[in-house]
Amino acid sequence: MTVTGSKGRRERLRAETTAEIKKVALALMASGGPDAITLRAIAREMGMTANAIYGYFATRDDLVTTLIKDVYTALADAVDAAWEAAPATDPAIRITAWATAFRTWAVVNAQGFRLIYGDPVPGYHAPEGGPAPDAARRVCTGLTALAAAAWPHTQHLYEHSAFGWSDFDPALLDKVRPAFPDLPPAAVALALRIWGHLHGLVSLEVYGHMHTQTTSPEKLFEEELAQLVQMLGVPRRS
Amino acid sequence: MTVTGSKGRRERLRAETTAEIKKVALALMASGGPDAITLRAIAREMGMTANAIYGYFATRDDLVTTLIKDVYTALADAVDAAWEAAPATDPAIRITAWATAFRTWAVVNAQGFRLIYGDPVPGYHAPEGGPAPDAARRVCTGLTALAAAAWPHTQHLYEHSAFGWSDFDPALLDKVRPAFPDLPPAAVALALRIWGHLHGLVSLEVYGHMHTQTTSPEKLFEEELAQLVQMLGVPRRS
DNA sequence: CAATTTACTTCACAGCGTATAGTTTCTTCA
DNA sequence: TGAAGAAACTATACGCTGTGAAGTAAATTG
Repeated sequence: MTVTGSKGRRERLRAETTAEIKKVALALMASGGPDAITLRAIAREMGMTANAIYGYFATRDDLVTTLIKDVYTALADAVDAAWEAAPATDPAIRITAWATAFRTWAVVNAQGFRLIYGDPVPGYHAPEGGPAPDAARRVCTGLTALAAAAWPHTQHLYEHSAFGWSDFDPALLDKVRPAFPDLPPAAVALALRIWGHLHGLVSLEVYGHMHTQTTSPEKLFEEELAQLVQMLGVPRRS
Repeated sequence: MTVTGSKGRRERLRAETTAEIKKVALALMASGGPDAITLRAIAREMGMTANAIYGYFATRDDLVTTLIKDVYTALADAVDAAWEAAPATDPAIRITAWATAFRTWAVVNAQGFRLIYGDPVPGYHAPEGGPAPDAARRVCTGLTALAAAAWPHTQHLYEHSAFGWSDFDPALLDKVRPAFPDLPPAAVALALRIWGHLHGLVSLEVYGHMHTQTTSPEKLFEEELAQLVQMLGVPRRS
């Protein structure tokens, strides 16, 4: 045991270098997009050679995968925090807060959004099960919380839903069902559909496709939220 | 005038080579994704050197831009055709047909969808106004037709809409307003929102994010359509 | 203090887009 | 018909990328 930590000096330096690599990579991404994440550029920035990075990440794709996981986790943290900060007694406000946090994060961290949801980087292929299934499922669980909050008011619309538990990934259900024991499959389907709605508007905006059509994507998103709350039938201003 | 065409042999060969470059590029894309579109690979496939392509396209980005335009036009053709083929008297069927054609095209031409809506290719930057604004606006116009068909049944939901004509791109309005003179701004906003809904679900599916959560994205999309028609309030089975 | 592990550099190779210069082939006009 | 000119294409080269193999210097360990 030392004052600087329990592990030896070597491991501490190693952890610091690893952190710096990621930090520099994210900075490059922020300024030049995911494409700008190159080993040589990172090394240049750090005053090293590109091959030195191989001591910390087995391959460039490994680094990118780690970055995706980190960035995705940051997104999940942001929306979770917004959800928790809103009053649990008012589903409409909570849902609006979650979705607004989602879009705000995406607009502020546009390159991070592209890293997570687009083709991250030339030639990158995600490892089995996606790069950040945990973070993705955290987001989905958050969405299910959203659907769960609205479910008492909206379930009457889905009495003829064709969904069963077998339609969903077991790993997702492992997280979702214990958290919301009374929720039927139709509610999870609703959560995924809401995800689609929000993701679509935001990704069109982030990738610049909305900008060609409308000058106020934010207003569009706000109307979307108003409609969402209305469609879900949750009471407003409770 | 010759039997093979009005332009000289030279121009005909030139057009054929141009077409072959695009064909090979699309084939490479279909098998290896947008990243596989490299001048050297195309040239290899054609038995030429990479530099020969510079006689037909000033730069690789020029080629990619042309491909985006072509592919986007194919998408616009597909959804337009589905719309026209459905009975004009039944908005519900027409809307469903349009959206189904959209998803089907995207799933079948997944790499084309990524080319259009993702970061197409390493380092690619779209020229001013986007690469295929025409095709994009054709799709938006199609969406507006969708909203227009539903408008009589759904306008009561948007009486307090905050949208004005200034919220939209003039080039879009030039196409949309003459075609649907009685439509208010709120209907165009609705069209863009529907675009977002469909685009989100489809792009999550195409990029493999849905697959981590549900085994039946198609069922999800079908429920989305059913809900869309219901939300719009258009009569079913008229 | 010697042996080993770790961190890093150097060199190399293949792939990419693309600029420049040179070559071959076709078209056109006197 | 033959010379001039344009068009199509190749060859070479440069800088960028990821990454493998080999070598070096410093820190850690016995």
